[in-house]
Amino acid sequence: MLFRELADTYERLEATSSRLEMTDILAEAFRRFDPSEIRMAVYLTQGQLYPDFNPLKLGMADKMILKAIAFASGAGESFVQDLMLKEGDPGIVAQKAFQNKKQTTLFSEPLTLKRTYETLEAIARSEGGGSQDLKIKLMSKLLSDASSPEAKFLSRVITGRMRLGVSSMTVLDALAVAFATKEDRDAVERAFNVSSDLGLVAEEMALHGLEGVRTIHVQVNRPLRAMLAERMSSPEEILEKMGGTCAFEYKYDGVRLQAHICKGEVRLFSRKLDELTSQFPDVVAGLKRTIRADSAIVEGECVPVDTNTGEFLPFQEVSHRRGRKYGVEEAIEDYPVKLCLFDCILKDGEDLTDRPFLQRREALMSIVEPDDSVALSEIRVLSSADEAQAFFQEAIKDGCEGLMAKSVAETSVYRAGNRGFLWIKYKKEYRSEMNDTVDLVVVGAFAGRGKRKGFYGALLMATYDPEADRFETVSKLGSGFDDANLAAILEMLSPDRIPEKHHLVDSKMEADFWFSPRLVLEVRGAEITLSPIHTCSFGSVRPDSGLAIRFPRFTGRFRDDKEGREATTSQELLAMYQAQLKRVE
DNA sequence: TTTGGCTGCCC
DNA sequence: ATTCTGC
DNA sequence: GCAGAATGGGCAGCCAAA
Repeated sequence: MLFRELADTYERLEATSSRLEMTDILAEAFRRFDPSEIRMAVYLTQGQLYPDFNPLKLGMADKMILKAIAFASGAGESFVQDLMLKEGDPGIVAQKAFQNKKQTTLFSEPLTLKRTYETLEAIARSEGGGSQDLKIKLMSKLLSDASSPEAKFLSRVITGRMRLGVSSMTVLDALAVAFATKEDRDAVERAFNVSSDLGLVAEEMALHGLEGVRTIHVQVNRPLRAMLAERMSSPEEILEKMGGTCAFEYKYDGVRLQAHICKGEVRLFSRKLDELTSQFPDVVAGLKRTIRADSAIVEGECVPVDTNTGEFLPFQEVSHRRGRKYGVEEAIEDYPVKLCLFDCILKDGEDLTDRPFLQRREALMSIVEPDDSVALSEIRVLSSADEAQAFFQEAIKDGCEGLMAKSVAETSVYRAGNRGFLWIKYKKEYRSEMNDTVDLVVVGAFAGRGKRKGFYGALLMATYDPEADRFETVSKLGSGFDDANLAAILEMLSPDRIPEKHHLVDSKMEADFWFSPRLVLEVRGAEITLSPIHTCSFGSVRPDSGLAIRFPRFTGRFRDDKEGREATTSQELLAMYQAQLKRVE
């Protein structure tokens, strides 16, 4: 099969915004494709090469694809970079760069899907000295042999942003339509949630239809897609949604872990299904001590703790553990963690995903003998908003983000991979009265990409230090803008544009555009963190660290009443940091 | 040998 | 992570 | 309300450049 066929399908998908139409386009394509090639096609459609749990990664993204485009098209690197700023999409950049190319590649062999995919695999496999050069060469060869639409989508696969309006849920719709019926969609989705491998599901559907997919079951050492939650900002609202009663549970601020236990062996997986076993040997040992089952899949939050006081520490602490390959033993000492278990997905070989939540909780309690390092999450079944609010306050006092609310209805199954209102998170920062906003000055901006093309994708925000008369960066800001905001901000900032960084601005970050510090926006965040890159109150808490805002977003409020020097001061931000319960010392 | 850009993945 | 938008 | 696509801070590792 030619890659061209897939690219043409992508063109048609891109041209519509109707999901029904996308489903039809995809279903028609899936029926047409040879079953032996559908797997590759499905991964590429997700902007991936493999399912999430495969540790092999492309190791090539935004910057490298631009180099490959420059190399293959003969355009200069700076030309390609400028084009990227303007177009906001590496696919369009590839197309435009090749328009100007002198010699055409009319005589090249058409790209087959197989060759395309195998070249991408070669890019993923290449490592060590000279590997970046090799990746660029391999990609550039593909681009040289590609037609314009092929080049576009090849470039987008590299960045993992296909921008088709199609993702896994639409692929599942299409698989059901193509190889079974719409009514069978749930079975298809379940196979995906349980196997975490859309390519496998597609291949099974193409080869054996629903029968194939029915052979896919929950299995130890095969991570399943994590169940996710919606958000709400009051216990009243939550209780109403949950039908009057639900379980409230501490929401710990750590790393989510899915632990697979079989005959004394333990493997750990992250929310995105990366294997974390080697990074948390202490947790592995803890589970071996505390779990009493031949086989089990349990889930919990891995939270940084102070081993002397038992108190929870900031998220940043456990970040030092994640992804670590070297110095793991030292890191266990320096950044100890506690695993707070909250669910049981499989027990002694039995799949519990279809059981109501409280049954799973009982199963969990029946196999865990908690100790200092492996605990059960704090949980209460409540029907009163007042009691829920009191429990919420306890959670905050104990250093948690807030509460999770979990349905206890008969229908409260473990819905892998699905958002939905079986689980709802209720965080401190959702309550405006418990979460201060800050007024920050725009000092710079970054070119928008994708649907933000032609606008600023994000702004560079600063506090004011009146002692030094300096503006110090504290955060980028790219969330909370609606379409009207984006257009308005573009206009509002145009008189402030300056060619270089303003002389009163302290920034280690290089923005695409710079402004005189004048426009003030109201910003909400979850908390203040220590930052290696932002300059706000730099050195005040720790040498070589400034302050930054975690989860920053625009509240929608323009502070037209303020000028630049009336922004929140760096000293005020420092005071807010020091007033926080959890601080890195 | 050190530094810094880039990537991927936690939240 | 949060947020917005078209369906 | 779902699904998708914009966007954040910050960490470790890899590789190339200094």
